[in-house]
Amino acid sequence: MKHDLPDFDLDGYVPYQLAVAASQLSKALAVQYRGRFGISMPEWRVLVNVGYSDKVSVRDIERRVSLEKSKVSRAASKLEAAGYITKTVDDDDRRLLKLELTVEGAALLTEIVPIARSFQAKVETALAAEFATFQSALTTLMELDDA
Amino acid sequence: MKHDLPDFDLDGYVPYQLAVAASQLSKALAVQYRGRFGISMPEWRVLVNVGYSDKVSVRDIERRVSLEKSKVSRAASKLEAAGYITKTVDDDDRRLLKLELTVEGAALLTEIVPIARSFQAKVETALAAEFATFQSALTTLMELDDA
DNA sequence: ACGTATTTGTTGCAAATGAAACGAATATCG
DNA sequence: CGATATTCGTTTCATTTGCAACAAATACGT
Repeated sequence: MKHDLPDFDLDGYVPYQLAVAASQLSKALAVQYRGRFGISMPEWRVLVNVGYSDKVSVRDIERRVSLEKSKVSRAASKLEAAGYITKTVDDDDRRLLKLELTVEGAALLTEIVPIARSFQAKVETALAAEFATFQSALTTLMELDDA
Repeated sequence: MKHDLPDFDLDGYVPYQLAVAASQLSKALAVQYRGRFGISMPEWRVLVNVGYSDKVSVRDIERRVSLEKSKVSRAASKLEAAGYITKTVDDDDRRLLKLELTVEGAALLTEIVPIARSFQAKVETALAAEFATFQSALTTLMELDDA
């Protein structure tokens, strides 16, 4: 039976395009991070945040990287177990955890960051003139919170 | 202890930006789809594919929507159980499944598609002149397969 | 100050996920 | 034709995920 449906262009549908693009990039990088350094994507995100922010709590990361707090918590625990970061109770507010890089964590970041940077450079080269507009559009989309 | 790390701009890092934007849009839409129609994102994707392609097998959808075949299989089973699609063995190649809309499935799509279209319209309006470049950039990124 | 409300991080649990194993069907090659 | 390889879809299993419940700490209101 043939059905009579409203027109719809799935290939041009932005939520779908975004999902595919994001999952492809993320998967490709996850393979590298896991294979060469044994860390997962959430761990990588947390590690970067700890490395490049001054005082970081689980909540700070949750907000900044839009990662569920349980995910942040578990990633942080694994990173701590692996010796890459330390967790200390914040003396000013003892609900907060201070996450800090260990020497090993800093060494790991120093190894990984160049990979991320070179990937970013590849993206910029591929997009060339479109790059700035692309980023601006992404920013616009993220502020489009209501569906 | 202060560590000496290479420069890195997390906020401008494309894989991260994409992941956040995609998950935000997808989450907002998932709430609607689930709340109003009781279907999940993978189910919605499969449903659209079945509705807007001629002859669809699990494999076709897997390739077209870049959804794991186990995900497609499970989504299809749920859609079948809910009465939205039928699964029939393809007579030409009996390994293949023919997925087809039922009348109820067509009715559901007819309800949902306008929502998707209006969201797409909202995106186009928000991006305005940037829209074409944005889509072109996304396409470029998806072809950037190696990391 | 005291009782209540809120915030923070962890954890328990059910559901979702991805990878691999599998049976059935077809394709390929000798 | 026969044997092996490949493809397709499902299912199994271990892991990951997200949500809600929770304890501990702090903020708030009266």
